Amino acid sequence: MATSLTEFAHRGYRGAKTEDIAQKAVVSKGIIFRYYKNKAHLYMATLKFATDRIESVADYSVWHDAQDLDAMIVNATKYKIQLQLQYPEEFKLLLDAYAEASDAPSALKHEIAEFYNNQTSANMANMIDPILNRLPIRNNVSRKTIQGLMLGVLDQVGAETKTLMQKKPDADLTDFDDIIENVRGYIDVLEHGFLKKE
Amino acid sequence: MATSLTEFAHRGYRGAKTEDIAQKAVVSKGIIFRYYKNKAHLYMATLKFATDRIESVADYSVWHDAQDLDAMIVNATKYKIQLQLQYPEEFKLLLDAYAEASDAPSALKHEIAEFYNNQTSANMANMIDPILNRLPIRNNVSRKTIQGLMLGVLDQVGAETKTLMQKKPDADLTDFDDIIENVRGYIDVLEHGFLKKE
Amino acid sequence: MATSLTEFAHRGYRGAKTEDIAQKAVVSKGIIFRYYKNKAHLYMATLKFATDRIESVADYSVWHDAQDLDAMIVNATKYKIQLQLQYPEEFKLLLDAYAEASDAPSALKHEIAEFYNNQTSANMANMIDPILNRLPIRNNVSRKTIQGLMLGVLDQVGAETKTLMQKKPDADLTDFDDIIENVRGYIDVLEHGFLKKE
Amino acid sequence: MATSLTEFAHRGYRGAKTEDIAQKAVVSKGIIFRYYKNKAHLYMATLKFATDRIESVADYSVWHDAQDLDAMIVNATKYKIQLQLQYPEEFKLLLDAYAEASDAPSALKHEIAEFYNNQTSANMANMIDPILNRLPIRNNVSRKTIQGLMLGVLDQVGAETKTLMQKKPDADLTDFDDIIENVRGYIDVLEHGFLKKE
DNA sequence: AATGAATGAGTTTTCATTCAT
DNA sequence: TATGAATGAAAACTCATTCAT
Repeated sequence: MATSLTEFAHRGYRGAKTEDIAQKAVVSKGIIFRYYKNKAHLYMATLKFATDRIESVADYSVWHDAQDLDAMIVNATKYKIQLQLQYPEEFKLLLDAYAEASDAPSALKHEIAEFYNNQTSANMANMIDPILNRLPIRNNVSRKTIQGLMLGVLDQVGAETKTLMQKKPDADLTDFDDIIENVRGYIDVLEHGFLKKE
Repeated sequence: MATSLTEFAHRGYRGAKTEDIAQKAVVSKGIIFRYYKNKAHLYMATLKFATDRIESVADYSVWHDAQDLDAMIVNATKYKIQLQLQYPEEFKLLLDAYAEASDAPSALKHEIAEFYNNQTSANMANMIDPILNRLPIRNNVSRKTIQGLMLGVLDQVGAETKTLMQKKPDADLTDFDDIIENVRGYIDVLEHGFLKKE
Repeated sequence: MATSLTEFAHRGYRGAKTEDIAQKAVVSKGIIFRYYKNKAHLYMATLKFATDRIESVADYSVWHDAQDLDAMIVNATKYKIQLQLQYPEEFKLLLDAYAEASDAPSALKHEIAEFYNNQTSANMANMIDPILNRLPIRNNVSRKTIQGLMLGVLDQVGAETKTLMQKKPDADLTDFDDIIENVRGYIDVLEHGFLKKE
Repeated sequence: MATSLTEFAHRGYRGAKTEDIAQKAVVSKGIIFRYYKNKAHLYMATLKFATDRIESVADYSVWHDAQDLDAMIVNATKYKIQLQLQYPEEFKLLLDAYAEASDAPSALKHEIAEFYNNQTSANMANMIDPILNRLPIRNNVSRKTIQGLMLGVLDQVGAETKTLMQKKPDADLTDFDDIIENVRGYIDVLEHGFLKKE
């Protein structure tokens, strides 16, 4: 599974060769087909393996426990970066899966969709609503707007992370301090933007 | 080229078959190899075709001519959506190319990078700086922060667009009115966030 | 290898089809490419197979053990004919290889050259010198001249052999008695020509 | 024709591409097929072109005019070397043709056979018989033996010539003086071998 | 008559999948 | 259960030959 993940993530479904996967995993090709029936099944199993892995370590308490927006976003950003650093292949596989697995069975599609949803509006709502409830929101500013902006911030952090990782492939968490600082700036502006002035 | 673009965009490099491309383009396989030497060259030529096409119609005046942030972002958003609607295959191809063309010659990589750059920080700075110069920015808010937030807004719009297009593949501009409305909300919050209160 | 040898020998590099080789060898095309990477490698392997085969059976004692020129040349001729009858495809392949393998790697060229050298001046010198040392050579006759004439005799025998084999493809050793008789005549004349008269 | 000759001689029937022949001859592919119907016909025409060229310049008087064996063979050798230097491609094409044109029409085969015959026993007999008639031949030495030995000498000269040309591709006639000297040695030995001692 | 773009049958090559051991 | 040699359908690629211009 680990080898399969690496190969599919780096080369895509068609680019990954069963021969290579077997060789790098130090097993025979035959055994792969005994356990996974065919390449498509192997791919799906790998997809599931990746989502399970991320799901098993994902710790949403970083969201729930935060007392204010700044803390929440900073923690969440740190956490997401850490996750992406720790599981870059899982992320890449799942990000590509949507496009590649257009003819995958619906069970798989569900799993993939799940992964995506964790980064979308609905999920964001759950996370930040409790905090927003405690804050005085300026008139004319909808929850949806704030959620969109927060997602935008996360997208932007994702982009900045990607850029940094391309420049410095073996980065560790401290290399991301600048990005965390940027996030603080974003949140500060957002709060000024949607909170009532007293 | 048009057929090649469609096939590569929909099926990826390996999924696209030269036979199919030839057949759909109503030409013979042979002539493809006469002009493009091999599949890899055909892919690169298609990439160039896509970037050229987008570059040839891209009209950056929507950015320069705007008098305020709201107008600029709204126009730019409309324009980008329109472009993406008009050239969905070009966008898809180029978005995937980054991952697929890991062993492409550097000349091609340059082209792809170019396409990506048009959606990054450096470009954003050029666009919005003239407008920011005319506005009273709150202390403690850096240009970089504002640029990052703007990019976040664009990313978010991109995501919302993608989602909408998946739900409604044959959408037209009017279907995107809600998204435009969202953008207005985002900008309003941002401006409240980084402008000095009088 | 055996089938490959036959096909390449009869049809040349380009005329031999991998499909045919596979079919006649009662194996699949695929397995050929697994073992030999591509057609060029298969050809080289076949070349090596042919040289090895001939080298492995070549018994140069027929040269060394002879006590006089007549015995040596007659034995050698018989032996060479026998070899060529036994390995006609190997001979044909290697004879053609020199022309075909103009872009072969130098390792291969070495092998081919080796095969050719066994039929040249340097080799001939080694073989007949011990015998010539025991004979009274007429003044004005150089070793080189005698070697050249011996090679000429061998060339001529080769030509006569080829002609006979074309007329009678399934000839056996006894069919070559006339040629052996010719050789005796040649040697007789040569000896009269270069030995001192007592 | 000249280009065709060069290409076929260097690459063989299958290795020569009509595209290349056309390009190097600075004509269109189309015109080749108009004049020669197909590749096989082009090949045959080229073969005929080569034999005609050699036949048109071949001057057999060098054989007939000689008064003694030494003069004859030396002249003939010089002449043959000159011919081979002047028409290396024609020689190569015709030498290969025998193997390649196994399915050529019989008319062609006749032409090729003709070329070969000029270098065989029957032809040799015509050439040297008049001279031998004037010489006292030792008992027990047959005409056939002498012819065979003379052919052997010519073969050997051919081999020496080939070797020299490979070492020194742009050799001229004077570079072959050593070979001519060798020939003198060969003939001297042969004459001593088959003439009656007085 | 001359051109060279276009064709497609024919070859080489790849790779998921099977199966004897 | 595990192996990896063997298979052959499917893809890439070549090139003699045709044909519109």
